[in-house]
Amino acid sequence: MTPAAPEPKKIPKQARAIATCAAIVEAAARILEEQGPEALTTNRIAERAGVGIGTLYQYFPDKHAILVSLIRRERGALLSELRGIEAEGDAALGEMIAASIRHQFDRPKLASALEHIEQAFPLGPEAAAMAEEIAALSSDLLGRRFAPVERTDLLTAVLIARTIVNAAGDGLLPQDGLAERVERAVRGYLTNVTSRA
Amino acid sequence: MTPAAPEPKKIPKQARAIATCAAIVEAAARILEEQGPEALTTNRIAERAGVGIGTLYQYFPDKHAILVSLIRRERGALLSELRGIEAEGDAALGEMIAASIRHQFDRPKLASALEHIEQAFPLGPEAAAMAEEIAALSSDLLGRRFAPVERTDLLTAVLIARTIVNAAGDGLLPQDGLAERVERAVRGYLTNVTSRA
DNA sequence: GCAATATCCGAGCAATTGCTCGACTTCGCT
DNA sequence: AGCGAAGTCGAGCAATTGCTCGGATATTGC
Repeated sequence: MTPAAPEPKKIPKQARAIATCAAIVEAAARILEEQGPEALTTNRIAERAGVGIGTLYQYFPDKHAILVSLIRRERGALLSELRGIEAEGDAALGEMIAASIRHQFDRPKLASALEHIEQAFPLGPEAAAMAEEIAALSSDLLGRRFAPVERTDLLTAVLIARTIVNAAGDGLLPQDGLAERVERAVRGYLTNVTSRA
Repeated sequence: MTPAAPEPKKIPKQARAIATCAAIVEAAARILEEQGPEALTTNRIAERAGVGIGTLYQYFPDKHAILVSLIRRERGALLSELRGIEAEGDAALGEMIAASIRHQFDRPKLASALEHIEQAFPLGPEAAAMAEEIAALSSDLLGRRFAPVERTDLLTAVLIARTIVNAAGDGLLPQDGLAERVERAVRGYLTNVTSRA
């Protein structure tokens, strides 16, 4: 019975426990940033968090869940920022791009690692759902600006934007003029979309 | 001494051994395609290749080297095709895109897995060098078509193209009209590059 | 102060990993 | 047929992995 706790095996009730939980997630993030996904072992996470391995398993059913929790933390931040922009009224392409860039460069290595780790082993429905929601929100915002464009093209544009930002975060592209570069790519793609065929 | 054999620990001399070597690399490819990078263990590779684990280590100094060998095989194919196009004379944007697409869709899962695996643990200088050469060749070809464009913008365009092709290979984007979509994105980005400021 | 509850701990287990090594088989040759 | 070199093999080792469990420690409500 108890089919499978969705995530934190046990919800912390004291402030200390909440901090412990956060420390574990943050430790995972740091290891990912500094040593890559290969080094992300449960023992190492616990050690880095300054916590016993047993404590870790008190709150997370398995290693997997820590990653999901981290992804939720990161994506959640971007998501709520995007929602704020959406609520602001009319579509602000520039603001959207700026938010994505800000999020990416806040912790570039982490953002990139998280992006890539998901395709290695699909991280469960929730992480995917958040990614989809970000994409949906972005393409909605985009759709208002560029009138009658197919959904697929909007998603492509979002993909292009994300890729350029990621590449800059990885250091493959210079980061000066990044926003302009992204905007140019998106505009270039979406503007030519109706003029063909 | 013997600082470190660059790759195959020992070069095979009989036809049988060459086949064994190839079988090992191909087994690694298949596992990557069907079960992802997590499942890629040396024992599993040997089993899948129908070969004893000892045999595997006769030709590859470590697990790492198998991956490098596989990457060389895959990237080498694309690279020589691109070089052929370059030699053909004037720049053929369409052909270049077509070649990349063909290569990607030949074994979509594999191409995508290989792309992502490299950022997990940097796979040595050779693999990186081949990636760079592909990028360089592509952007050269592109540079001829689109006259006075900065190198960074050419690289960005190549990145955009590769991303769209990869996304389609992963099933995130439909593959009908892929070539047009890629061409539109590249053209859209590079055309607007000079018209601004 | 004290019990009940919440939190933390880390030795250690079962499983898996990358890899070694010495014994066996097949090949190419005369 | 016979011999050395090339090739193959898989039991098993040292290390590491994800994770459990029973007991120690801290915090709370009284």
